[in-house]
Amino acid sequence: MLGAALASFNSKGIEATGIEDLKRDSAQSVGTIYHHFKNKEGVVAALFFLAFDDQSRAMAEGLAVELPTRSLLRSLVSAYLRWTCAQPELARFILMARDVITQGPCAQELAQRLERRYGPIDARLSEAMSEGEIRTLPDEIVPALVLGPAESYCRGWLSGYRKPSPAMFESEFGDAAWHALRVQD
Amino acid sequence: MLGAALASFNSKGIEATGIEDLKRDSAQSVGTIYHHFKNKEGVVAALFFLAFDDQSRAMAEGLAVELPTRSLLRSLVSAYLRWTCAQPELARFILMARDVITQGPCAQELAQRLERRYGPIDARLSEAMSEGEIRTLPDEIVPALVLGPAESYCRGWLSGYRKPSPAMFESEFGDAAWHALRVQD
Amino acid sequence: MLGAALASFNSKGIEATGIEDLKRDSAQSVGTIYHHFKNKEGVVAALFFLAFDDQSRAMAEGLAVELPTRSLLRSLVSAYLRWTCAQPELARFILMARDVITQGPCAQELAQRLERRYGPIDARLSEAMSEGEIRTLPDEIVPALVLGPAESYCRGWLSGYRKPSPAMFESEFGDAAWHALRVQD
Amino acid sequence: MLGAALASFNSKGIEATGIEDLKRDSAQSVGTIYHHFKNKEGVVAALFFLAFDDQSRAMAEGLAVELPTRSLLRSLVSAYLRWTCAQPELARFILMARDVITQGPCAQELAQRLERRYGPIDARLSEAMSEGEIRTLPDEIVPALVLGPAESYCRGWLSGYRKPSPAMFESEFGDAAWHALRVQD
DNA sequence: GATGAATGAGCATTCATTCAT
DNA sequence: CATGAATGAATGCTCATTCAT
Repeated sequence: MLGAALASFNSKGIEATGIEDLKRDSAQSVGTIYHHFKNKEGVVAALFFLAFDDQSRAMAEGLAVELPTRSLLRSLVSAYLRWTCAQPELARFILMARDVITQGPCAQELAQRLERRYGPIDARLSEAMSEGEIRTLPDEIVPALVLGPAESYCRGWLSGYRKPSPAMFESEFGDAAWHALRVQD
Repeated sequence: MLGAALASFNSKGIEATGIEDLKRDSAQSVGTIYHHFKNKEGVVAALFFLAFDDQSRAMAEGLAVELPTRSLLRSLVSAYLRWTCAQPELARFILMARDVITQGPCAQELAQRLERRYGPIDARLSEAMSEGEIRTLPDEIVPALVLGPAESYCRGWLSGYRKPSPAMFESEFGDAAWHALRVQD
Repeated sequence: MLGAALASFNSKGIEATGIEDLKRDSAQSVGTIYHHFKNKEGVVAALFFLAFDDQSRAMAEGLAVELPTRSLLRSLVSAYLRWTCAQPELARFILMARDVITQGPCAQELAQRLERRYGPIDARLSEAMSEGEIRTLPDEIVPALVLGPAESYCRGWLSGYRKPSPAMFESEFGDAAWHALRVQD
Repeated sequence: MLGAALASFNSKGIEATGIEDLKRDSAQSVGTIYHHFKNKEGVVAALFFLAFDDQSRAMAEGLAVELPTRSLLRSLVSAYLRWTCAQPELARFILMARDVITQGPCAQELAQRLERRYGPIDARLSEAMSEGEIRTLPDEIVPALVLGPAESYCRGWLSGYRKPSPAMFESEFGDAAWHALRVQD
């Protein structure tokens, strides 16, 4: 069911996708959709958290806080890029739906899961910062420095504006994250 | 008129804003709106290009290709951050409307204006790259490396998720752009 | 338009009458109905106050506070019975819709019009009471004593349960009102 | 179960109360409700006749045809007023549901029970009429003359429009019934 | 007997757009 | 040029009822 919804949402947009579309594509009756998801918004939320959790799992995999900082950053960025390439539909949907979720009734749920995903990494980087391994920077901007470029490129790729696969630039975006944080000479 | 539309679009979303809202907020008759803009989409497009052009102007201001590369990058990033702080409503709208424009009939128009904005800068950086002043990197990812972090942070700020003003980190995001491109030791 | 709505509401019930019915019977488009009445509830309210005002007008006609009390009561009851016979559809609708109106957003509107209709009569009867012309009775129950029997019979007639026209009992119900209030020996 | 249904029907209206509400409030499964009552209408009917029969029992209690006419009338009216005060929820529901029942498949059932309730009283009053103890009046209007005022006041009280308890006016409404029928000088 | 997931016709309402004045 | 009443297809959603377990 959610697979069919994903296709519709991505191709026509969330607002432009009607219950009629979801019904047709999933071969379920309207009543059943409402029975399980309560709402069109409920379908969006279920799909969003499915995608989000899959992304979280992919980013957590093989990411050990014991790694040297540079490796940690490269792994993180690589995981983000690879998952985006592996699940472009889910990635596209996350980008589309984030605002809707943020302004809807599941905003807190998302906040919790973001914390669970990024909390340990943020802590690890804070530590590295206080040990002088990386530059002293405001906590608020670290995530943007680390994933901003990869995110920005993926956005372009997912929208069709950029052709080369994000996975081709694992090294470049990984290094960018490192150079943005490392103590420069 | 467009000012009123901007407020509505930003607070309720583009799809959720009806002609009725535009009519009420702008104190114009439905007929007049259609007379001037042809469409609801026409209102969106007019507002988008207004915002886009203002952003372009701000980013072009004081940006000379003769500047040394580092200064150029810092100026560019600063201009982006400052304009975002100066025109948060327009910035928010650009983020909201970009997809709509990209998929609508004005997609080419936008492509042209993007080229006009970034063409000279891209050329300048290409040159610096071939002269060995900055690293050799695929052209496609350079914009993401330069503006990605700033963009990412601004997105968070505009959505209310980040509190500190982007303008506070001009130096940090400017340096990040430079460190991402410079030849490292 | 309201005439067609009246027929539908009365024959199928207010809840059971759909916009579709109103549209068909009035040969207006859905949009036009909503343009003029805002709501299905708006149609009900418009029709209710039309009926209510017509009833008020009929009951006010020829009712002078200068009349002797007995004549006043007989006139009042007669007017009520005659109007019910003259406008059975409106009368039926008032009975159906009163609850809906009372619990809806026009409740105050109705309260005002009730006051305007019955205020002078209540005052006149209060005066008669203090002058000893009629019995001393709590103000709250006077309306029920005066119009209760007529109302009760009309209800039965309008629902089809009673056959003889209410107008046949003008004298009986008028006298009942008088005997309920007059000082008994 | 019916208690829970009563609360829902009274507070939200019969049409506006869904099976879902009944299920929630009675902690029964949808299937069970349908098993016991066949229908939503079945629930309404069961509740209506429960209420109606309770009202009948209360009105029959202590009402002997041997009583002098005036006492009979006063007893009848008092019983009606007292029961309304004792069971306001049931009283409210009877008022709401009567139309639905009258137009539904249990209409005959109701007609029978009305006959059983009022038949003996009507006969007794007919007799008194033919004996010249009370005025000669058409049979059709007698019930309205006897219970109309009490009914009218109770309607106002149950809807919240009148505050003082109907039981406070037993004497007044009882006398009104008597004065409406008695032979006047 | 009890359950509750499944059904899908039906509903009130919205909304971008048109066009006669 | 300006107006706003008119349009009607489309939408999200509800709900009484069924039926396989």
